[in-house]
Order: sequence, then C-alpha cells, then structure tokens
Amino acid sequence: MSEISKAYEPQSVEDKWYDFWLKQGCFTADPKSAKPAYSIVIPPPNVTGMLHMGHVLNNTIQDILSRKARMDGKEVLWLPGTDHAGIATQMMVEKQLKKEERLTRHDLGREEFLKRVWVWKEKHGDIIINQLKKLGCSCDWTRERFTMDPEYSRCVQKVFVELYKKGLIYRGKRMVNWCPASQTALSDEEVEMKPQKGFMYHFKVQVAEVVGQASSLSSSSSIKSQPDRQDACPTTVLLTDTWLTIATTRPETIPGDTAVAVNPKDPRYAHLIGKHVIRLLPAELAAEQKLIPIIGDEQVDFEFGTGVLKVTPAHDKVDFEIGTRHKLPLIEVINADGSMNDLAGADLRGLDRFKARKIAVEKLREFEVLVEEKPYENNVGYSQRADVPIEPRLSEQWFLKYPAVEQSKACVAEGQMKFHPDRWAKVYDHWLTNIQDWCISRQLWWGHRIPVWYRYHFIPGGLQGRTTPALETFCGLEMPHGEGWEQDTDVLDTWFSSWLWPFATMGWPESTDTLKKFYPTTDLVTGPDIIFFWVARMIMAGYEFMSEPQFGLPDAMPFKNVYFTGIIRDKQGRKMSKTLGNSPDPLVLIAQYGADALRFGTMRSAPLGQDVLFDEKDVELGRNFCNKLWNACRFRQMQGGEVQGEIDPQLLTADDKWILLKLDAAIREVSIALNEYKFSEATAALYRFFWNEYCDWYVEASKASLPRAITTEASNLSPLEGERAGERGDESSDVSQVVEAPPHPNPLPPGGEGEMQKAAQKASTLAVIDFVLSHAIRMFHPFLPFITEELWHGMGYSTDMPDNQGGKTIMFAPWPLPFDDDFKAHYSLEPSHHDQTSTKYDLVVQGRNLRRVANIQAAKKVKYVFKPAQPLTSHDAEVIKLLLNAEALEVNADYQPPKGTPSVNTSLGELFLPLEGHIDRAAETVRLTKEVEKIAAEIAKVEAKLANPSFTQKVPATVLQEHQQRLVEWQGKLAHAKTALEELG
RNA sequence: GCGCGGUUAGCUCAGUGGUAGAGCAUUACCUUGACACGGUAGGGGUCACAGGUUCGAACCCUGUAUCGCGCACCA
Repeated sequence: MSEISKAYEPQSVEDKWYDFWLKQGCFTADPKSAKPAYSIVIPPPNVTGMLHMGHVLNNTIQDILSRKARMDGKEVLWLPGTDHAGIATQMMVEKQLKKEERLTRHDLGREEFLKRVWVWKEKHGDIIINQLKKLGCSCDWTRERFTMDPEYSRCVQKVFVELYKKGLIYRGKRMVNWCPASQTALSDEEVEMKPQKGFMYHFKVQVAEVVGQASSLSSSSSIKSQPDRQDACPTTVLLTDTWLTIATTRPETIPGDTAVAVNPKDPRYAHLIGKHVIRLLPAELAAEQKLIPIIGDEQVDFEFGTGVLKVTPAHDKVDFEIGTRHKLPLIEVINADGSMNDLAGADLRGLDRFKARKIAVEKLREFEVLVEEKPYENNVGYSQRADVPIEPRLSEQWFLKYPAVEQSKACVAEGQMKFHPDRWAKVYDHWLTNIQDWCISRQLWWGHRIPVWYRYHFIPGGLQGRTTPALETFCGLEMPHGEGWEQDTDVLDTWFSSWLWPFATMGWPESTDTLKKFYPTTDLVTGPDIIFFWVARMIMAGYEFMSEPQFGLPDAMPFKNVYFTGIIRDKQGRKMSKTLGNSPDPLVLIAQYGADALRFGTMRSAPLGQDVLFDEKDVELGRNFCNKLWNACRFRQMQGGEVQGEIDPQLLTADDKWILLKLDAAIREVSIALNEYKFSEATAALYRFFWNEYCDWYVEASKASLPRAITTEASNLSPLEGERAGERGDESSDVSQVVEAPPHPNPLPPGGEGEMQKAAQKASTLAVIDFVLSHAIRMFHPFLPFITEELWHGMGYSTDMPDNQGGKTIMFAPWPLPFDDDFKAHYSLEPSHHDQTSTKYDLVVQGRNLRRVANIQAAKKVKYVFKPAQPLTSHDAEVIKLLLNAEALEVNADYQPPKGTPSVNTSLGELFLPLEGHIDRAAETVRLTKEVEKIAAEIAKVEAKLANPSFTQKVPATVLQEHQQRLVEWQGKLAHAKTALEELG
C-alpha cells in the first residue's frame, strides 16, 4: 500500500483478490485434513437465474459463516452448484423459441428441444455462478455440481428405484393440481392460494321423479371423456313443482355435474334425497339424459350458500371424494389446456374455461333460472410458476409416500437439529403432521426422466373372447432387455432431485472421503419459503438414504443447524419480483458501491428472522464504512514507523488502555453474536467499535502522542511546553500549567532526553494502533473480504504471520480471541481505567457543548480552563485540549472564574470556558434552566425508588448501589448547575 | 377458522425486568494532522391500547385493536 488513494476504490481491488484466492486454492476443501470440519451446501440457484437481493442475503451469510470457520481453524467446505429448475427453465427456453423462431417445443420434438435447453444451459448457466464470485463467495468451485450432472442423475434414478421397490413410490389415477398453462401436474406446495374477485351464482333446478327404471347415472361405472354419453336411458320423467337453488362460482362445470348433494341432516332438503333434478347443460340433451340424482352427504355445509351443492367429480377435489363415496360417474368437460371439450355441449365446446363461464351464465339467464348473481371473493389456487388458476384434474401420476417422517419430525422436535429462529420448528412440525403423498411426476421434457418402462402384452381369450392388452411395467436403472419397451414420458419434479443435494453432491451412494469428512453439514442457510419444498424433504432424504451402516453415522440428518433468512422486500414492504421491477440488480450495486459495501449494508439491516426492507441507503452506508476503514488505515500509514512494534506496558496511556478494553469487549460481542447467527448485531457491534470508539475517540486522542509530521524538518517535533522527560504521570494539579497549540519546533537538540521519550511514546502508540487495527481487520474479514485482504497486506500485518495463518492471506489468519487474564494483568487493563477515560471523554463532550451554547464557531480557537478534582496527567491534559479543539487548556486547581463563566462539572473536575466579558447571559440561562429541570426530574425518579422500602429491601445489592451512586452524581450536577445559574444572576 | 410474526424517534429498525438506542433524515456550526463517502454539538419517543404480575414492565401474563405471513376441502 505504498500509494494509498484518498477514497477506497473497490473496483481495482476485488477482482485482484478473488483471482488470488482462486489461484491459491483457498476455497478448496481437503477431506484428508486433520482440522475439524465445517460444511455448508449452497441452496442451488436456478441455472437460468440471475442474482437478486435474496441471493445476496443468503450467500453473504453463508460466506460469513465459511470465512469465520476458516479463521477458527476449521476445514471448510462450502459446496456450490445449480439446479436445473424444470418448469422455470423449460418455460424460458420455450419463450425464447417462440420469440426467435416462432416455434413450440412440439414443433421441434423432445430430443431436439432438449438439445436446445442444454445449449441454453451451457450459455447461461455460468451467469449466476460468476455473479456469486463477484459477491466474494468462497465456495469450493472445484466441486461445483448441477442437478442434471450424469452422476447426480444416477443418484436420482437410484433413489426412485429404491423407493419404488419399497413400495413408497406408486402410480395412480388421482385428482391432481393441473396447470393448464404449462400442462403438467403440480405438487400441493406449488399451488398458491390467492383471493380472487368473481361472482357467486345462484340458479334453480327442477326436481324430477323418475318412474320405472332408475337413471343409469346413479349406478353406472365411472366414465371419462367418452365420445358418447352413457347417461342416456329410457325412463319416464315426471317433473315436480319443486325447485332447488344451487350456489356456485363455476357454472361452466355444470355439464360435468353428476349429482346434487345436500346434507342428510338438513330438514329443508333431506326428504328430496333419492329424487333427481334436471341438469341444465348441455342444453341440447333430452330430458332423461339430463337427470342427475340428489344425494345426501355429510360433507355438505348447510350454512354455506343455499345448502345445495352441485357435484362435479371430475373437476373438484371435494366433489371427487363425494363422487367416490357415492359411486358417481365422472364426466370430464375441460381439456388439459383449460378449454371446454365436446361433452360440455354445443354452447361451450372449444371455449376457454373463463369464456365458458360467461356463456354458461348467459344460458342460465336465458332459461330464466338464474336467481342471483352477486360479487364474491374466494380463494383460488394458482400455479406458482405460470400464475394461472390451477384446474383440479383427474390424471395418472406418480406419487411418493414420504419416507422417514417420524425421524424427521423427532430430530427437530427433540433438538438434535436446530432451527434459527426456532419458531419455524412449529411450522415444520405442522406440515409433517399433515402431509399427503407427493405428486412427483411432471408432464415436462426438461428434467430427470422417470426410470420406468412399459410394454403391452396381448393376451388372447380375455373378456368376451377378445384379445386384451396387459401392461407390463419395469422400474430400474437401465432400460430392460427385450422388445417393445417404452420409457415413461414424464419427468420428475425438480425437488425430487434437490432433496438429495446434501449427499448426492458428495459422492453418494459411495462412502467417499468427502461424505465421511463433511456429512452431516454444519449449517444450512435458506429462506423460509422453501421450508416444505426443500428443507423438510432433505431431512427425510437424509434419514432415508444416509442411515445405512456403511456411512457409520450416529445420526443421518443432513445438517445440524438451519438458519432461515428473512425475505427481502422493497421500501413499501412488497416482495421483490421481476414483474414489479422493484428488485435492484446487485451487480449494478456492486459496480457502484463495491461488493463489501453491499454485503455490509445487507447484513446490517437483516436481523434474525425478520423480513428485510431493502433500501439503497444501506448499501451507501456500507460504502461509507469501507471508506472510513480505509482512511483510518491511511492515517496509520501516514505516521510511518515500524509496523506492529512491541507494546510497552510502561508507556500505555489511559486512552490506550481504554481502546484495548473496548477491543476486548468488541471481540467478545462479535464472537457471541456470530455464534448465535445474529449477523446484524455483529455488524452493529463492529460498526460501533470501529467508528464511534476507535475513530471518533481513540484516533483523535492518539494524536496527542503522535507529533505532527512537519514536512522537511520532520525531526523537529516538539515536546509540550512545561513537559520534560520523566514527567509523564506527574501530578500537575498543584501548578498552573498551560497546554498550548500548535506544537512548535523542538527547542531541544535532536536525540535529547525529551526527544527519546517522545519517540518511545510514539512507537508505543503506533504499536497499539497496529494491534487494534490488525485485530479489527480480521474481525471485519468475514463481512468485508476484499478490503480487509487489501489492507491486511497493505498495512504489512501479514508479514510476520506463518504462511498458513495469515502470512499468505487473511483468510486463514486466526480469529481474534478475547484477552485472557495474563494479558490483562501484563498491560494492567482494569475496568477503572476504562471508566475514568470514559469520564474524560464525557467531559470533552460537555466542554464542546459549552462552545456551542456560547455560540462560538467550531473553528474559532478558544482557551479552556480545567480545575481538576483529582490529579491529572499532562498527557490527559493534552488529550483534553486536543479533543476540545482548544487553543490552550489551562490546568489550574485554584482557578477562580469570573462570575457567570460557563462551566461543566464531572468527577474529574470542572471545565470552564472563560469568555472575557462576552457571556451570552440569556443563552446560558436558558441552557442551565433546562439542565436543572432535566436533572431534577432524574433525581426525583431515583429518589422515589430509594424512598420505597420494598425497593431497598428486595432489590439486589448491585442495583441498589448503582441507584445510590446515580443519585449522588445527579445531585452533584444539580448543585453545580444551580450555582452557575445563581451566579448568572 | 387455526397458527406465526409485527406495532418503539419523521423513516427503517435494534433493544427479554433496573437511567429508552442505532442508521438515515433534520437543525446549527466546521474543509482542524486519515476520511465532506467527513467532523462537532443539538432537537425529536406518555415504547399501539386496556388490565394484571412485580419494589420496578418497552420487555413477563391476559385481553383488545391493527398490519403482514403461513396453513386450511367451504361450493
């Protein structure tokens, strides 16, 4: 750091050090290392994704944990990678295909389309990885994984086959959440309930009696999408005068109704059970084809709507259950793409479901059966990805019965695995208690193909002498031998691969060195929004697949701690999203403010477990802080001298001891905060220590020991007038002593005793500065990796360290430890030193305030007089003078101030600002009156407490003492202020 | 409906029983040996409300209001 610029310029520093770390292999984890292991697996970002603020928060935390662990002497593996993100990626490529070539994926065919996706992946897959590097993430890139890597895919298939063989994976025809836009089934977790404004339609249907043969509708077996309706059957239909009113939000599904249900306990309707009603659509059918039964079902809530429910088993989950109970037929009237099919009738055929709803309502109106149409808001399930209402649909899908559920619940409930903050444990437990089987198949092309093959056998002489096909199914890692096998066309849910992430990235199913060393991982850092999608499932997978004896694990859980970050929102509290355009581009912020600034600002505003309102001001603060750090180091550098000299206990000033004690406190505070995952607390403590304690007080005070460098005649530095070698620490309250500024050329010849003393003092101060800075920089490193590495080398703090402990890079420099008793004894660091110096600084603050009250401009040099109440060293006098920015400080124990001289009082003594007749009596009166009021109020509070006998009897001794002491202090101040006020007259 | 979280300075938020804090914003002054991305000193809060426990409550308990989130088959 020979030439140091005035302001910190991150751009020139960041790439340099990142390259250096990579070249030196600083991020590479060694499974053979003897050091204790620390590991994290990254929540793999979508391979097509772009870095957003959520990633910044998430990955900065992981990087802080990783870097801290390295400094603690751990062998660290932070394992990175990306997720193939089935739907998201496929949609993105399809969109591009449509835009650039006006083609759909079907135009290309499966194979060709997948080629295109891989091309896209190769082209864009690195983007987010490079963005993470810009942020400073210390991931072991030599182990980067992708969920569609060949080895990873083998793991997915193996897991499928194993679970299939255990009977936990099965295929079945079920009601699933169908996304008409992406035309695939979705899991329950991918459905987001959204309130939607619509209408509740009330319409009436006529009750009919069936004479003779009952309608086939109530007894026929299930049918689906058959070209001819089978509900036709010759009967005699007698219309009655009774009408039933039905409430629905989905009139377009009327053609799919196969019953009307009432609660059997409902006195209004119970007697109608067994009769029929005339279904209104499709209108073109004959009356007897429109007959549907009235059934009784307990699930009908007679409080809701009219108490009469139309039952559409093919298009509603509840209706499907009712239909199953009553063996109702299924009539599917909506196609996979959300349009109406032929069975919906002539009026609706071919229409989109929402358009069809309007037409159906028109029809009802036309039939004069529409009783009411009122605005209504209800919750509708939306496809999270495509943002369209999902359609409950009956289809053949693969399902997983979740494994190891009880173990997974227990490990969190019993505390082997800790959630931070722990309230998420309850959410987790609740979900695991109520889970239903996971629909894992997706009708997509991009993803892990289901490892199942089918072929048909034709068995002659089946039913009624016809040849019937029989399906043969094979599940395995390889395609089976023999003719005619065809693989299942579906792929697996993306999360069915991500749930294996903690071990599939480490060489599973082999018991590799990496797994042995780094599994279970130490910490997982993720957002609570994927607690079900990912976290819970990983825990289950861990127990299911890592429990085997070959891994020799006492507990197969995938991680010991889960840290849930907040969600980053914008200033208005809205979730950041692409569509809203309210998400700033972190790379722009990095370019503008620097990666360290972005990290620091983000961490400072992200308390444990709370959402974060992002404000660019926070990043600005981070930048300002980096600049402060930079300039504090620049100041040290400008003093020259040996780097990291010996600290001589004999030469320590009160200020030196004060800052060392503050450093000790900061080390404790920051270390504790980090152990508890309280990053904003750690950041705040560092900020306060460095800016408010070190820069604002210590650096300023140290200037008393650092003679101003005077250009060419730098050797002619002056001792203070009246001060001689050996006088340090002398009591000076018995003589009037004036400390003047500015220092003037040394009257003594160079090499004189005073000169030697000054030089030694300076060296000692520089040693303290170096000590504090080298500790502070190390504590900042996990938060601010780039600037700290630059300063570590630039300041020369790396030079004396062993190569693997900070000599090469600050990354492996030891994390500062709180001072032990020996250290404190050696440098006589006692709390009393700290308190006295704090009082000194308090005196300075009050003294500065006098200047303001007297309306004296900050730049104007003034003379203060200090009347000490106890001995004061000449050094302290000099510090007070400097901090007051005074022209001179007269220390005079016998000072008799002119009446009305503004003054302040502390336990150290009284400080006066003699104004030589220019006292602003009015202003001073106002100030003092206000002060008296304030003090009196405080005294009243304390006195009231002390007057209470139950207080004095019950309170702990320390608290009592503290109150008594406080009272004495306030009383002293009050007396002082009152006297001053009286003197003003 | 059930569960969770929030309500503290103009704004964003810390603060888990003992003198109400930070950053930003704001007022005044200042280019004083590193930093104007800076310095100095201020102003600004009956800690949402009502009860209770306690010598003492922003903090613990009960209830209310209000905002947000999650879960839930109400057509």
